Amino acid sequence: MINQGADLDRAFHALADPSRRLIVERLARGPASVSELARPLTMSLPAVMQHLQVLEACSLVASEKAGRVRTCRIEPEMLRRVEQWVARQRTTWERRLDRLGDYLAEDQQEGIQR
Amino acid sequence: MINQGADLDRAFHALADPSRRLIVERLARGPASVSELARPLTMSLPAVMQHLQVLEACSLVASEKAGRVRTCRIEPEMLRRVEQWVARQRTTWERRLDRLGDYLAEDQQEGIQR
DNA sequence: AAGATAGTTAAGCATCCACTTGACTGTAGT
DNA sequence: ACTACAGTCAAGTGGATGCTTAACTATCTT
Repeated sequence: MINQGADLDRAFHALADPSRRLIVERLARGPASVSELARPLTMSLPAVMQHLQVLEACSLVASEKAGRVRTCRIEPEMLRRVEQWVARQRTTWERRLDRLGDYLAEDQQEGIQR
Repeated sequence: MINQGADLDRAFHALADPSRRLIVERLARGPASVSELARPLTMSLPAVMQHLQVLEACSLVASEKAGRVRTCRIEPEMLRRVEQWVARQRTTWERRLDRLGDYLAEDQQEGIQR
């Protein structure tokens, strides 16, 4: 529990790369092989492999090899954790704004009543 | 519209750093000065400044200077965009799983009917 | 068995990142 | 005026990142 942030470090970092996000977007539509993932990317196969390793290292993606083809798929749990962290900050902020709004409205009421 | 991904690149990269996430978590609870943000971080003030510049460059944070103190606050729009991208991938994946479940259930039905 | 396909490993390289220290600027309190 | 405070600018450094090419392995196809 102490270092649970390190997972988020890696996940956010993994998603900071447009090629890796493209891979995730593709995998969200269903499993795919390495070369299928590589096709839309303008880089060498080893480079794609390295991106996949980054995505696997932070559990955003999983893969198994059957014969000579490795099939990759989304691992939704980490996606959920990333989403939750972001949502938490946003809602914390928005709830605070609401309270502030209430306070100001109250204040205005008092002003009127005087 | 063409390069809207570059914003996400920067936002995800910004959030990949634990110190920067700590800053965002703090700001979600309300505006704060630079030194207030620096207090829990074990690094020099210029380092904190650089983190803030990263957060401002991708519009996750905004700030104004009044007198000698710069007050920083969350800029929720980019947080929303990050959240939406992640949510989109997750839901795309989950809807696909649902369809797959339906298909399998249907298949089982046919099997029974035969 | 020979060749094509799919992926993997290793090494090297340019660039970027997070941080530091030191010098400096503008504002506030006394 | 003068000292402290809050923040800023600039330059440098060590280590990580994203890519490349070349060589290699394992599996399918004919």
